[in-house]
Amino acid sequence: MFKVGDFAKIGQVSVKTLHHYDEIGLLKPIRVDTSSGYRYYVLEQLPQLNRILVLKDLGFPLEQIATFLAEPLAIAELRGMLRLRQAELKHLVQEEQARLARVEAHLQQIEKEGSVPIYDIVVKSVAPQIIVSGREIIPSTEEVNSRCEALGIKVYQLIERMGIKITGPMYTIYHDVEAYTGQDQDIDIEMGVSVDSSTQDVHFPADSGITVRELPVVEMAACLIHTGAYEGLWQAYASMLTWIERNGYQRCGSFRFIYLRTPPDSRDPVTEVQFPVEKQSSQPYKDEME
Amino acid sequence: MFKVGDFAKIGQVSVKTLHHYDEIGLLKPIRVDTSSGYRYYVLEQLPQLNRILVLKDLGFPLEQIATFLAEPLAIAELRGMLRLRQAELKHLVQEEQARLARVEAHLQQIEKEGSVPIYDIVVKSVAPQIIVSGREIIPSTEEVNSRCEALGIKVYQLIERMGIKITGPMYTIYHDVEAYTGQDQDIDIEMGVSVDSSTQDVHFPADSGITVRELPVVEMAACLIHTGAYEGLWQAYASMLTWIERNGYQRCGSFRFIYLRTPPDSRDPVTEVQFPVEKQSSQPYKDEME
DNA sequence: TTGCTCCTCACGTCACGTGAGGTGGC
DNA sequence: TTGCTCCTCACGTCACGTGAGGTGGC
Repeated sequence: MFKVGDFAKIGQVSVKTLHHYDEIGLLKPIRVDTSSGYRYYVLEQLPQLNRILVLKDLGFPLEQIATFLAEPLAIAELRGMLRLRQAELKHLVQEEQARLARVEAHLQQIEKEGSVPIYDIVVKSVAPQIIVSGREIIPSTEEVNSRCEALGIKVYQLIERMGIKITGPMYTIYHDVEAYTGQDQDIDIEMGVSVDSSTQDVHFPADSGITVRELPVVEMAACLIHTGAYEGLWQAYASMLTWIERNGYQRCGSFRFIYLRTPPDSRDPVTEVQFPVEKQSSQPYKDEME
Repeated sequence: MFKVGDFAKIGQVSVKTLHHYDEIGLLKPIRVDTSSGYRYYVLEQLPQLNRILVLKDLGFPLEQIATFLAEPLAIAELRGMLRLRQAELKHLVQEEQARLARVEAHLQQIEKEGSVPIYDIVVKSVAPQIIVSGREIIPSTEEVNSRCEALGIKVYQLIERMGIKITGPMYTIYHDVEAYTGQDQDIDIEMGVSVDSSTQDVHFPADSGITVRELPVVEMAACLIHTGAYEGLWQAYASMLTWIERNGYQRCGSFRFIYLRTPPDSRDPVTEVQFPVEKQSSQPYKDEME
């Protein structure tokens, strides 16, 4: 019989670990002295301890290990658990590799450009929305600003006249999915605003060019917040493209500018830029799940 | 100004997260209503929140992020932190890949052999020891058992006669590092026992063939516990070799059999098998630290 | 008045580590 | 008697999630 200290030494674990396993009933000492509370272990428990350590090392939680030890555990079951664990670990490894890639993308930014990134770009999902919008093809870039503004006002006025409830800010959707350089012609844009879901059944005059539709969910969108004049948005746009490439994503679908704060508010305008993205199809190593 | 719920929505975090960031002083609302306790945020805090989310996503703890936001943070410092993070992540990815490999080794065992592993093999370090031992070359395998026993008794008797304190069990060290098959001839073995460190200065009679020496630490040893007759040790030996190969290790140095329980104890003998190992030199991908 | 949002505790998570304060065996 | 080992609380870890129980604004 061994006291905790000795058993801990041959088992290469801490005394506190044995205390803990006793407490949760995972490995109880064979005898506990009633007066002193001393725990006593026997050699036969060493293989049990090793089994625990092996399973723990494979990444199973102690609670699950306890069930493993309790029942005899059919071989098929064990295989199933291991397969599950294998899938989880593959996923985890991929996640950490992606994280590592993001860290390296930051380093690249700092070391190549010698500058700290201006924007903090996060990937998030964008909920589906009911929007009221008007869509137009604008012949040249010079007109974009004025035409967008006019279209926006038109949408607002119609909404107001019809007593519809606005639930979010206005935004521009750029439907030119191919790299939009700001130098293109015939720019396909849509100005819209999120509204209450009850608006779905409302019909707008056909000649107004304004319609209601549902904007589907975007699973992943790379997003940044731009503060300041709208001209700066094109730098944000450029940062976004670089970021998407460096972080192993690719664009999918039309991007949006969301006007979180606009004139007449006298403070700096605030705009969110959202680019739908997906993971680059050419993965690194170890993607297949067998 | 936004209430928590609204700010949480545009920032794509939970209300509880904002509460938490407030509590730890990471991102405090611009205003807290004194009577209701309501938190109010402004759009200017959205970029701050995004910065937090980006840094969190790179794997920095919130406490460290707080220091990043507090000081302006020199670019060189940020670079240093990122490099550190990069190294940590590389290490973590490797660890998880190794864990995955272990899970897959288990699966292989189950699927190829159709059996659940008999032994639970753990990798641990073995502390340095002062040992009293005798070494011999045994000409043929048949004699190993008897010669080892005789040598062991000789060591014990000498120790007893000199009044030296024993601090551990006896063990056999097999110095034939090359794969020992149990069929070899001229087997180089050593029988020893750990003793009190004060024994270091003791001199044994030269003609006894018994000496004191220090056994250096073993950083990593694959270990298993064998219970039962000594003949079974060769199966344990075989399991060990398979395991070492499947788990991406290789042997280095002489292995040991440690006699944790021996006759005359009437219960089953218990023996620990320890194989010093090192990581296989041919690594997978991504090992260099740049 | 009814919902909806907001608030503040307080406990849980996971596998122990780290004292604090006290006792038993050589 | 002095060390060494053992014991039992009890709190901390990390970033929140999850109720419980209650209040404020439309």
